[in-house]
Amino acid sequence: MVLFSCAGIAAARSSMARSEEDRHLHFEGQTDCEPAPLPTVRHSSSHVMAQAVKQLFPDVKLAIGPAIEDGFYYDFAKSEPFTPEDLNRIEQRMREIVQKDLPFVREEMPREAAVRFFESRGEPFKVEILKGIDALSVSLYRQGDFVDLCRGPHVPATGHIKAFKLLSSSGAYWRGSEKNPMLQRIYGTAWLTQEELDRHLWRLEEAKKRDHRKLGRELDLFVFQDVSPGAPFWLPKGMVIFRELERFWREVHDARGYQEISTPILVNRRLWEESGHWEHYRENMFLVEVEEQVFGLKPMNCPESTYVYRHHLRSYRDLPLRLSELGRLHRFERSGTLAGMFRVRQFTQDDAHIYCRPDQLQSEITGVLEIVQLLYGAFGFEPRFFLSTKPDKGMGDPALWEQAETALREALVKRDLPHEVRAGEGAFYGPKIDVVISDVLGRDWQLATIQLDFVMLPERFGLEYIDADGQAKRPVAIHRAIYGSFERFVGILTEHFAGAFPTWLAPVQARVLPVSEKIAAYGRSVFDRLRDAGIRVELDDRNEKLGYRIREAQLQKLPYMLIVGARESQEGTVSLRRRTGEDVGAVPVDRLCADLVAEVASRSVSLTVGRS
RNA sequence: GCUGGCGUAGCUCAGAGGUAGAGCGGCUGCCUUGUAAGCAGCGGGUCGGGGGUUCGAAUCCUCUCGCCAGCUCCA
Repeated sequence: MVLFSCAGIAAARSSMARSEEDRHLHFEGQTDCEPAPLPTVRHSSSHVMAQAVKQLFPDVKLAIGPAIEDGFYYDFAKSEPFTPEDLNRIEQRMREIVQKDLPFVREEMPREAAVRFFESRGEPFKVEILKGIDALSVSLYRQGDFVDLCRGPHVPATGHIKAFKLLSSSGAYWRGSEKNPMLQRIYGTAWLTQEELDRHLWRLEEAKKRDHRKLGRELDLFVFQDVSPGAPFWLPKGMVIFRELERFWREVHDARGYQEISTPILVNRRLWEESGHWEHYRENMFLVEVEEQVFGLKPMNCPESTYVYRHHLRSYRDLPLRLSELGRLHRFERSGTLAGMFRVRQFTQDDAHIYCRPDQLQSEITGVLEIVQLLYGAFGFEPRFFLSTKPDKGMGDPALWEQAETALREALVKRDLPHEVRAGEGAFYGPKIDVVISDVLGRDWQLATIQLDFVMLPERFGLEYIDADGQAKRPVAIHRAIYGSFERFVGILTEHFAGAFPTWLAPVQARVLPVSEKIAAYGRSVFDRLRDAGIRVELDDRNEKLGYRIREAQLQKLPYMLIVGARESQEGTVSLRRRTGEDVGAVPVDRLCADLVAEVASRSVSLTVGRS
């Protein structure tokens, strides 16, 4: 159940991956995989893999093997995990099976017969699946000596599998429940052509290179320490990025009537009881006992923002009230779920709660969408929008739901934003818009959410305003976050840009490199000029060869290197080198300064200095 | 939390019962530097932590903490 979904930070999950697994696990739909070429090849690859495994390890039991996003897996019951050498052997055997071009043959048999068949073959998981379904007749697919319970479809023969590779193995629970025995899962990837496979493998390789945990350490942005798992230590350079994001965010919000607040991190249990977190969310909260009172570290900002709302008696004239808060939150996440900046226990949410009248909803949503486009545009992200509507369990006045969903839809239309509807996927307290972006490697990230709330804050905390008719009325609350969390967002940006941040975000924007000590004075004067202009500039006048210092600046991915020697010192120029390796040549210091300032002010994603 | 893997110098890693190693980084000196690594020398470690086995433990056993992959979870 989705509760208190105050701008959740969960990664977007592929709906396809979900359904392909569910088809197998729960016999949903008519087939075991999407009957399109790519899922079919992947599904067939998983059968070939199972065949290879059965040949090499006759004692393993078969569980399930669906196609998933980018590939396939198969789960086996086996006492020992598969080793990397095992995977090599299995992959080799798969290639032999492909070589033989064995046809996939479909057979039908009564369910009861199938139960006996799989019992006789010693496949308890297949039997369990068969006993759980109510079909009279089921289908099997056979290729060579291998046969599996399966609804297909499959490629005509194993020779149609052209481009695949096994990737990894690990434990996975039978039917996805930690109460069930653990199986051994092997993941593979399969594509229609070798080119697509190569490209996918390149992407995996590239993602590894861009890992923000590695880059964060190498570029001195942030580190994790044993003493506080799931909570980053922001280093000076990482903090520059954090502060620039904050600055940008505040600029945008200040200009749009938001009022920033800051509420306590440590709050008495009474508040959490009032908000319902104590009942529904306690196991994810860090609790502290002092003087016989229990306090909780806030996992969300929303309850406390209502205290700010209630500080005054509100008039309809006060609305909308837009209260923003960069709140530091703590959520207890199970140890095995932490993952760098992507899944943390402490993070800073760029939160805001808008309290408004129902008739103001559309314009408020429109305003939030504008902010989303503005903030994401700066990074070159193209947001996609998902509108989630009333679920069966939705609470509150149906007319209000209707009005709110219309407001959300019209706000999207008004800003000319195409969107996908996720019917019935809204929270019980209101409909929402989720925003997803794709990074440069094509990975999807859910960042912003805009959630309407008729129930949680307004009802539980008894929020009111006095309307024009003198009557007390209930406002609607809008929960929204744009970056989601600074931690996760910086992690995403780090991988998206591979550490080569746009100049406005770069911890060091330029470095002056005097060719030798003879040029030290001029180097310092250039450095001073830029620093006075507000540029984050460094002077590297160490007693090292130019090539050595360039290499270091290059590895640190500094946008600009400013090389100065006798020539430049005479002409009042610098020799400009970009981190891309381009040698731009001599640029007068005046122009350099003006261009740099302009590039930073415009928050350009590309390096523009010296292009004019 | 579960399954498996891994914790050795700031970083990347070698060492697998017998006196803790390398490369890079750091420091010092020489060189006086022109677009991705000049040369030499010197420091640097309770081998994640606790307990055990052993004459002797980085190495074997055990507990624990953390990290990685996947599962589960993600309000």
